[in-house]
Amino acid sequence: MTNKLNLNNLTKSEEDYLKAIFQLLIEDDSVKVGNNQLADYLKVSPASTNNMIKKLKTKGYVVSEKYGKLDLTEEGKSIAVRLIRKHRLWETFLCNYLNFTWDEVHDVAEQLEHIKSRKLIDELDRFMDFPKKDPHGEMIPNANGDYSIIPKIMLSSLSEGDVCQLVAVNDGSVHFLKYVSEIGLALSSEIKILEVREFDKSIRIKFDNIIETVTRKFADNVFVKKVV
Amino acid sequence: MTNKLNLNNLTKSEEDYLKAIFQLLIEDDSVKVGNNQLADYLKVSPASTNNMIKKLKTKGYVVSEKYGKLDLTEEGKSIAVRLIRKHRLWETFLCNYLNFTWDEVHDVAEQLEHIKSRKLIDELDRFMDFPKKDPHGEMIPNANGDYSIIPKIMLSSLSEGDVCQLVAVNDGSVHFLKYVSEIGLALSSEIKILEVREFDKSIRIKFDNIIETVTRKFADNVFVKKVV
DNA sequence: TTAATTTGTTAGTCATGGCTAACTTTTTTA
DNA sequence: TAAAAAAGTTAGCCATGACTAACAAATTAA
Ligand SMILES: [Mn+2]
Ligand SMILES: [Mn+2]
Ligand SMILES: [Mn+2]
Ligand SMILES: [Mn+2]
Repeated sequence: MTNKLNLNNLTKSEEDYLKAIFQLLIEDDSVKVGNNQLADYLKVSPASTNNMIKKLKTKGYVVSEKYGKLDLTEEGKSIAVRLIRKHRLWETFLCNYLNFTWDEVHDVAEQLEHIKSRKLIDELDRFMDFPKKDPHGEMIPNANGDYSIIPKIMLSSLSEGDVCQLVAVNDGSVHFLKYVSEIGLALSSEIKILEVREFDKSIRIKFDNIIETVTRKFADNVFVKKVV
Repeated sequence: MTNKLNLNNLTKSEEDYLKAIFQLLIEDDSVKVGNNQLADYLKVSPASTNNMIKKLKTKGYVVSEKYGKLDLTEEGKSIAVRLIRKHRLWETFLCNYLNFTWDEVHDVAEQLEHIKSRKLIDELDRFMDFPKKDPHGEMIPNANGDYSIIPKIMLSSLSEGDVCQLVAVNDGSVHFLKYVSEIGLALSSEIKILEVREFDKSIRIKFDNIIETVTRKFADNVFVKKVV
């Protein structure tokens, strides 16, 4: 039982790397995560990621062979999930209590997730009465670190005639989130696929009697639950 | 009007240095702040402070002559006050909404004060309905950066027979704060000085029908308003 | 008013986490 | 299957913010 009560002596950078690897791993669990891919995601050079990966390997959070793909140890995953829990709880707090809109919360949560205090985050959770979803529809891991992977269906994967309900959106881009709100889409909106254009994969959708055409890129960032 | 809307591109370290200088300046406004004193306060070497002071001088936040004492520019003061505002608002939030005790809040606030978001702190202020004092009795600067310097009277400066009311305590030491609570003292407690012992400057005090002897060091960290 | 002490400065070192440029290995494509 | 492309690695550089050791200036005591 080497459950050495994780002193969490990690730097902000180390934390961001672990979270990034975790996000890339769950984003598409069939495809393994590569060094360049991670560099691209974090907007740093491959040399930087290579360097940090070495450190995280000696610390026991990452596993990989030379020239091989990256994976996280249980300890590494556990740290990543705790970061995601903090990130999403803070986003929820900002939206529900401090008048932030859903496109404003991500950058601030990116800072707040690094505050080190177990009590802080558990009390924040209690204060909000243990919310289950963040403002973008993503699940919030509980204090035990349970991360339930709900397979994400992209809007772009549906076909003509399908009806679905919006369950979550990618929270990384302010422009995207503003765009989603502006056209009138919101969590739980029921969306019908009217047409998928072969030429550029753009999709004609209908929701609340609004008809819109969205690009493939847009539809890749909208996650849904199929209804029909 | 070179009011260049302060981009606040400061590192955590730079912020901590500016806040420290400000604290030392207001702690005793007659005595100027020296390099070694700052090093001592921040628990770093004089070489480190010397180095950082150089940077803060070129950035226009600190003024000093070679081998001379330190002072802050208006811009430097303004940054320090905003940090103190953030620190105290977070301490208040932790105490009043997240079940923290007054000895638990300082270390977490020391991290939270560096979160960069104007909206976050102003909304937090509004959410708590613009509190005027933090859990240790210190005033909270408002959004305009007004810092009202209320001269602090140390309990140790009073004489036998004096009666006073506890208005604030030094928030830096967990041990001290726990001690204060444990003997039964709280903000607003009315304290009577029964005796000041010449030998070791220890003081015999009475409050709520409790009689206690406290050391000079203790009394230096308790701030009061004279009643009689 | 000299000498001792304190205070402040400088030089050089280290760890962290970025970078570019050059190289090696692996994978893909022709 | 050989050449080209992509992915991964290494070496060497930089900025930040710590440190120690040595030194200079200012202050205090003798
Ligand atoms: Mn987010
Ligand atoms: Mn982050
Ligand atoms: Mn404090
Ligand atoms: Mn701080």
